[in-house]
Amino acid sequence: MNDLELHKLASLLKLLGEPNRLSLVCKLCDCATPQNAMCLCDCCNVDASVVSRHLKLLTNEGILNVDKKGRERTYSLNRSFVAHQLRFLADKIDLKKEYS
Amino acid sequence: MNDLELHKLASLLKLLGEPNRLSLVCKLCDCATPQNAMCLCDCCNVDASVVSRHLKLLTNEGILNVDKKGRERTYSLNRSFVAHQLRFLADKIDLKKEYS
DNA sequence: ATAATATTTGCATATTTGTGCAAATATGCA
DNA sequence: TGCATATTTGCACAAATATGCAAATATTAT
Repeated sequence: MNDLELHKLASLLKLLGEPNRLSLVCKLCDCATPQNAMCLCDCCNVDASVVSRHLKLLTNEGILNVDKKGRERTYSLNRSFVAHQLRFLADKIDLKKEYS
Repeated sequence: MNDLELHKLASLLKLLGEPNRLSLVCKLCDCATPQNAMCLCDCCNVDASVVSRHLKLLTNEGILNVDKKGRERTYSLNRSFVAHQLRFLADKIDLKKEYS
């Protein structure tokens, strides 16, 4: 893993490492259909503007996909991307190697 | 996943989400034997005191194991714990469910 | 056109966080 | 005992971050 990859992975983990953002992601985990921001507000006790900003960060990172529908935007989780990144690190960690 | 579990997972991800800390973890990934702090200093360009603090945080979270040996401490990665946590979230994310 | 709904943005702010340096502490060695 | 090495801690500080509120924007509905 080079420096760029490391930083990219770090910023993904950092984004997931904020409780309200992780709540949003987990909420979307359980949703088969895209959800709008108003609906997502329910899972964390913060102002709608805060949710909006978190969703934007998650989207910029590629964690969420957003779909503009009229005056609302619906978000869905980019499942394959996020799961792949997490497993990539997990595999690096515990697929043991023989060298020191 | 309840609120407590979510916060615990979030703090793990947050800790891994800082580039220097992730470097330390990755360095330990590739080491078959425990490493002391001086050696670990090499992988990130910061003061030894900073490395010390990062190692402490990672240890408190259960990410690293520490072993006191004379005047040095050797650190090793708690591979099974970290990998398990990452896969737990990955599985939650992409083992798709049927409900909405 | 006007009102209602959904979302974003500007601003202010309190808190957290990463960092370096110097001093303190702990331990091993001559 | 005195010195070297390894690590931690106290302090200060700049930057990043999460947040709320109010205003702005966009879109739909009446």
